[in-house]
Amino acid sequence: MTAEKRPPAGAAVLRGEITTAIRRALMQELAAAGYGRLSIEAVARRAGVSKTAIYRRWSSKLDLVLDVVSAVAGRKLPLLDTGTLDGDVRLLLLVVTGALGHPLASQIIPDLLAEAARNPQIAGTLQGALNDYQERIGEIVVGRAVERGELPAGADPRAAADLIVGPVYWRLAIARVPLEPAELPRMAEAAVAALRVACAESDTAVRSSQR
Amino acid sequence: MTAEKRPPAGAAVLRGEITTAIRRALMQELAAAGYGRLSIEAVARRAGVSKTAIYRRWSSKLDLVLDVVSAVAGRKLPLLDTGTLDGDVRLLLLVVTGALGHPLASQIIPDLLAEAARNPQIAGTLQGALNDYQERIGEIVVGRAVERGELPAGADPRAAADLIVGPVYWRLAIARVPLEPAELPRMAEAAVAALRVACAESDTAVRSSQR
DNA sequence: TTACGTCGGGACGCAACCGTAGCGTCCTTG
DNA sequence: CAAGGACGCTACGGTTGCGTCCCGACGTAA
Repeated sequence: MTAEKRPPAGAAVLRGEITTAIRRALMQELAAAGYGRLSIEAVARRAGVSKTAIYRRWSSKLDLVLDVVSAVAGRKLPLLDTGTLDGDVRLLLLVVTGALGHPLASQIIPDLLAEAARNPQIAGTLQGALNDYQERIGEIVVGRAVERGELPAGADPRAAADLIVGPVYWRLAIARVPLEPAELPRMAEAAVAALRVACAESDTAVRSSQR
Repeated sequence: MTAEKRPPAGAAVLRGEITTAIRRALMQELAAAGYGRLSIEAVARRAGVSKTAIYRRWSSKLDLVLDVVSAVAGRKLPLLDTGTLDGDVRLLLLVVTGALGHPLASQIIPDLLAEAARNPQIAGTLQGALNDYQERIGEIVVGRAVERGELPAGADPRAAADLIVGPVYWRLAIARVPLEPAELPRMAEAAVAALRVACAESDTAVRSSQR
């Protein structure tokens, strides 16, 4: 596994290519072994890099994972305004489907979410991003729809993420049945219908204004 | 953790209480550490039992987990007939909520599902149970509704599990926001609305008869 | 040009765990 | 009442991973 031709040695500066290789190897290793079994040595092996090179950049396994994961999870999703609730939902589903479509992502995300339930550090990073994500969906998608009159005022934004993302996540990350693009419009319409009912009901039902 | 009063020694027969203690300890350990980090020694410690006692019953870690998990996962859910689609869905949500409400379950299930994606043995056991589960939901809940005329004939049973279970699973196992019983009827109605739309659309949409 | 600091390689001590084995104890079974 | 076997305990050799350290080689920045 060690290079046969003399590997180019380093200089007095961290080499970006090596950092990149480590990041990439971490993702692959995370998918293949999971966080529980993740080992720095395996990451180094896969990246074709010495263990020392990793410890020069990050102080521990958790440090490495948190850094890389937060970089990925921190990316805000755009949530363009398509002009209609149905269009917004459809676009959102497309983005989520695309993200969960990557084999690495559909492996890593459930794994880390499970780990987050027992590791406060990961929970802080991941659930934080998840909350942002859900709030954005709620406020923006539902908010716009209310402005347009497509949903009744006082609609509960909390339910939006559950009803929109839940089915797709279950399908792709849990049941692991592929989702064909042709099915997206149907799922979007189903989600919109669910949203309408959930929001209409929110007058009579218990108002849970706790975020 | 070992008993203080002289622990009763064994006889020429496996003692059921010890088997039970191991099973219980396994679940707790699975929740606390995850499958990846699971160690037989930790299970033995937690059960207050010698490692030997475990190896006398199961040949390896995987063997132990598969046995215990399949015993739990193999239980069919009853799916009583309440007479209406809405009632059926509400009951189903109640069962699912109850199951995911247990802290152990909400920890273990996502963990094992993530592990199943990389371990064929676990996948076989768990995804098998999951498929049964989804087929039962689809065939029974949707089937009855079609007979009653609550859903159009030719409704796609495949989508049922996604639309009904997806949101609850997301809410409880991913976002980990508690679900109050008062919210159940709303979620049920939302799911029913989604089902209606999804099924009504199934004429024009691509028919995916591949389960 | 020269010092700095990263590079890979290799080795370190420490810890945890695997699965097996031998022991004396003691209960259940026949 | 005798024998068989499960029990806890202790220990084993082997594997894997951690995080650290030293080394000679080498390229970049002052």
